[in-house]
Amino acid sequence: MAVPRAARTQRRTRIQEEKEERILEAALDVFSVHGFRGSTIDQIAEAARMSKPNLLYYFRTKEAIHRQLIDRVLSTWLEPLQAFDAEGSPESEIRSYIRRKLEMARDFPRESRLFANEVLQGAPHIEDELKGPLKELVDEKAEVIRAWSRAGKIAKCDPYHLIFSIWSTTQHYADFDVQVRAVLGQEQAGEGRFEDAARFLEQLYMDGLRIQST
Amino acid sequence: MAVPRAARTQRRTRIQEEKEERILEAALDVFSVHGFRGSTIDQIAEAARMSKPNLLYYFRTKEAIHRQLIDRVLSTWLEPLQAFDAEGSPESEIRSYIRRKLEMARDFPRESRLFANEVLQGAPHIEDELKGPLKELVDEKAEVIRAWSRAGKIAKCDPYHLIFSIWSTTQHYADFDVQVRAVLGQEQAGEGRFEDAARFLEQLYMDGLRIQST
DNA sequence: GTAAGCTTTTACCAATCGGTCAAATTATCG
DNA sequence: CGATAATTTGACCGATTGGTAAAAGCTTAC
Repeated sequence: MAVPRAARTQRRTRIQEEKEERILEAALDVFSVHGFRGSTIDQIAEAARMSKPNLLYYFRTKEAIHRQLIDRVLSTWLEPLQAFDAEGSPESEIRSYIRRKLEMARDFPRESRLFANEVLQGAPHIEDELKGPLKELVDEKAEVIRAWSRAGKIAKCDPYHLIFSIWSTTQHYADFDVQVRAVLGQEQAGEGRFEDAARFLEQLYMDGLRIQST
Repeated sequence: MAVPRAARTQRRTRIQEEKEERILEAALDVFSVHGFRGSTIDQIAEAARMSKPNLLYYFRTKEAIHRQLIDRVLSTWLEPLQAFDAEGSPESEIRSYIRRKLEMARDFPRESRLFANEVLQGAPHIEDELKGPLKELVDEKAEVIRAWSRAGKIAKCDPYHLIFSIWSTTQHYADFDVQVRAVLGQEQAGEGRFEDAARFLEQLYMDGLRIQST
């Protein structure tokens, strides 16, 4: 008899690695569009081009797939904020944070929607991550911003709401892509919209925070 | 034999009015949390405190409930943008638009999440509304903003991305409420967060658009 | 009151859901 | 090669899904 999951903790075959990758890739496709409850194992199995029992050989439950997906994507998702550096200048740090977040919205929209779906539906599976690692990271970076504020490098403002506003404006282009495209219309909805967004947002935050451009 | 839906088009009894209201109210609760696919008729029926067949007597299908809910909520949802007045001053119009949108995020979070869920999942049920009425309204208001820009009343900026950014920042407080609360922590997550947000956003947009406060 | 129509319920349906099982198949290693 | 372990499959399970049929219960207008 096969002992797949016990074996996997010790060493993973090429096949295991390959199939798990395919499953997670397919699951990202499905979960990011329909959310956890709206997605079915059959959908994921079909997207991964394998039978349902075969998929369940690698992941015991639907939740197991979802959890691993979340875990894997979360760290990538926080990277831009991690990179936010107290030593840098407010201008370059905020500019590049906006750019990075917009690039992620452009290049990894599924990851963005995966989280958006999860949070929107009450974050039943990632509450701990939000209250733990995420809060700590934001607290830390908020302190950096507050220091800039006090030093007169940027306008006085609530650092938390500043971070929220950058999150929401940038992720908007991934999460609400359909709406953005619909409103912009065929002509303006090309890839150039990310450049336009970057230009607008950088200007908004530079002037809004009264940061002198160098 | 009963002919409920035909009769309803002619005149609605007190009971019909009452029950349909209860169903839509319950459906808003359920759909706004789980999205269309993630919600079940049973859930809605239970929330509406009636049996499933009884619910299906008033709405033939799950989609019928969802559609009516969307239709009803959409106009309310667009009201703040409708109120955006070309004759007013940029300062008062943008200020009050932000306030109104934040008030809606605070007072009608379910409505916001209903749309967020729908759009996030590809807007399969409201594509027409987005490409039609919504786009037209935004086009119209974008022209107002562009005129202000040209007249030197506000900084030059892309009016579409300005509108997107106001949408995303304000709705963020409804759609990602769990995240906002988690990050702010127990102490700061009270109702005061909406006042803090309003203060931050008004400052950001006034300075970001170089609008002189009067 | 009573008859007509409106509302509600009980019982049910086929399809789909997440997941299991044992057997068949394939890969790996000596 | 042969044996052992890893992988894949088809058949199946009970629960839940969206939805129906028909009869019972209730309102309302005459």
